[in-house]
Amino acid sequence: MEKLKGKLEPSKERQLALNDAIELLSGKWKIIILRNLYLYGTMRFKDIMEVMAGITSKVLSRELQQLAENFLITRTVNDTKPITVSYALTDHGNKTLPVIKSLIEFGLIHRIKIKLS
Amino acid sequence: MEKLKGKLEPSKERQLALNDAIELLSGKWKIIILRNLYLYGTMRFKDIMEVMAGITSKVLSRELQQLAENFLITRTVNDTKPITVSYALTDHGNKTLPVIKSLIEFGLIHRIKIKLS
DNA sequence: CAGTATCCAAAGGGATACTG
DNA sequence: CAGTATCCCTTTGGATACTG
Repeated sequence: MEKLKGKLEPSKERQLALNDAIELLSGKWKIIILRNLYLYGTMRFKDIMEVMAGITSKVLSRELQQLAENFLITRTVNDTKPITVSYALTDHGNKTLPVIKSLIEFGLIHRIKIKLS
Repeated sequence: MEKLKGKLEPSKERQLALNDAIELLSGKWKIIILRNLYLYGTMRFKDIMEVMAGITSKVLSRELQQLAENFLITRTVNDTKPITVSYALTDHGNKTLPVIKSLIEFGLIHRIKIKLS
């Protein structure tokens, strides 16, 4: 076990931050939802369902609630008939963008790596 | 549902890349293991156990195997007595660094946000 | 020291049906 | 349309004990 690399000392706060970010964002769907809201802007429940192949309404509903509880997205009930509900990224939610981008970049590299092996 | 934002069209390949990255890295422990290997360099099994409060040897063993299967880390058996085993990031594993950094940055922001709310 | 074996609990995720 | 309710399966994670 070698010495620590200069400026990257593992402060307690950074460790907690990483744990929190992982707890909040990990799982199969949350990052994908955030990305779609980033790409398409405000979306209705059914729009998200359509663009996310494979998710069920139960799971989508739960994931959206968790994202809203953590201030990453807003939920707006529209006074239409029938009633519709819109979701959009908050300013805070937009701050997950670097995470999404770096995951895509790594995924692209990884897929090439896998193909070559 | 608004129009797509200019250069960020969701190509099939980028979508698959994101899915793969999520599948590979999500969960409570993998990112933390990678970060510790980045911070400390080569580490033995027991070093990782010590630095990762809460993980059991069974879970650590499984996570290390999965990371090695995906070429992110190497596993080296040392000819000592008793035998020891060392783990280290590969070049490929180092490419997860932007993901780790962006997660920490977001986590720091998120913790402030939570405190204020 | 570096794991495995066993057992168990909780969370994540999915299929299907139903409701205001 | 935007969810809930129910049921069920798999994965993840943890406790404890054991082994070469």
